[in-house]
Amino acid sequence: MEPIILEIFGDIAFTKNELQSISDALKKIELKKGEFLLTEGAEVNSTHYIHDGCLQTYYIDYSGKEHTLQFAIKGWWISDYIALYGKEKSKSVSFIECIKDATLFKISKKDYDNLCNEIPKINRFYIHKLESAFAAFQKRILENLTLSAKERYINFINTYPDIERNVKNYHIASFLGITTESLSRIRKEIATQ
Amino acid sequence: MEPIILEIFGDIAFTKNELQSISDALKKIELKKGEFLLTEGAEVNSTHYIHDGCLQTYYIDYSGKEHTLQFAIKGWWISDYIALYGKEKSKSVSFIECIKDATLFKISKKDYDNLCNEIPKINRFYIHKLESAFAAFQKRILENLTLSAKERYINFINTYPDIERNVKNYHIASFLGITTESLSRIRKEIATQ
DNA sequence: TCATTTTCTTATCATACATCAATTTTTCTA
DNA sequence: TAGAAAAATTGATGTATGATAAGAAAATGA
Repeated sequence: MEPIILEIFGDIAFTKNELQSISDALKKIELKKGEFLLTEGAEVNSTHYIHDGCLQTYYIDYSGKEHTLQFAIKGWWISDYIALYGKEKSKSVSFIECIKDATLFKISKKDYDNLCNEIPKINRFYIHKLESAFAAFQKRILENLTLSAKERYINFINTYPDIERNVKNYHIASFLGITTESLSRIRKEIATQ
Repeated sequence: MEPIILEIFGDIAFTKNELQSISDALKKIELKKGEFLLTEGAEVNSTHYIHDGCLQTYYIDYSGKEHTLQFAIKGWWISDYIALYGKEKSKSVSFIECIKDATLFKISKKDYDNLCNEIPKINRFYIHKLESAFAAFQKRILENLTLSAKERYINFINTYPDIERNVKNYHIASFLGITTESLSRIRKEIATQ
């Protein structure tokens, strides 16, 4: 278990006891492509570290369209954060689907909170992760406000080349907030210039 | 100073020593409408609690258009979080302008970190704030992906009636990602139905 | 309170992106 | 590796919102 813990928490030096507590809190999950980590309406009380594979958090609107909030690959964390951290607690508004066979490590919010209280190194790690994620999502809002679909696409493939390799174009379209047809036209435009 | 500290930290019970540490970290700032708390390119190393008034974080794009990331009124915190928490640290990408005479309390990130390390109650408070803010901004991304301009406007005035009272319609338009003319049409449509 | 500035509205026209409907290309699987 | 399914592309057309320009209404401040 130790190498995984070091991978998850960025090579923090832990004591034997700390390693044990962390190990107790983590649960390994294996998912096949097409399986769900979470479905709409389910209770949300945990977050998940991706060791391998690719997952997608998406919302389905009244007309059946998918809207992607997040992709996650090796090194990322995934959950329904609107439910996990929001006011109307605990019921998921989204689906989290495995889109490439994956191995993850699940930790409940409660266990994570306890680890933060017991182990200051974990507390700092968690705050740092939260802060970075917050900045990244603020940036995304700003980009959605300021950039055209074409600019957002170019931005996406430059910023997340590893994700591009793992997802379909229609996934990217739903992340960018455009249709798959529009993305196709944008791609053609980029290719022929 | 004590009543302000209780206001800022949601009535947490602090010891005399704790109150002193917190008090030392907070700096009162008064701003008149039109003054800036932050301008693009400035160093960012603090966040600010709004005791009174209203402020706006916005980005100006290449064509001179304003794009609003955040409003803040009494009880909210404001900063350039992309700079404060992001990877390309410390230089502001945004402006923070006072749009209604305001009183705020500034705390540096460093002092806040120290308070978190010294006072577990503050640490928990900070994490909780971060988590809630993260959820709120995720929700905003989802709404931008799924809702029409009209729906986003209705949503905004229902969710933030206190902010609506403090800002101009062109501010709201720049928050929603539409032009002031479009917002005007939407308002007319809503009024005549 | 009046004059000036700021904000909001209205109209016309332009455009980015959506929708619908095929068709082609790629990927999967038996 | 053939056949089926999934994904991507293309074309024609529609629509929400943008751009520009002008005027009306509201807010400000001397």
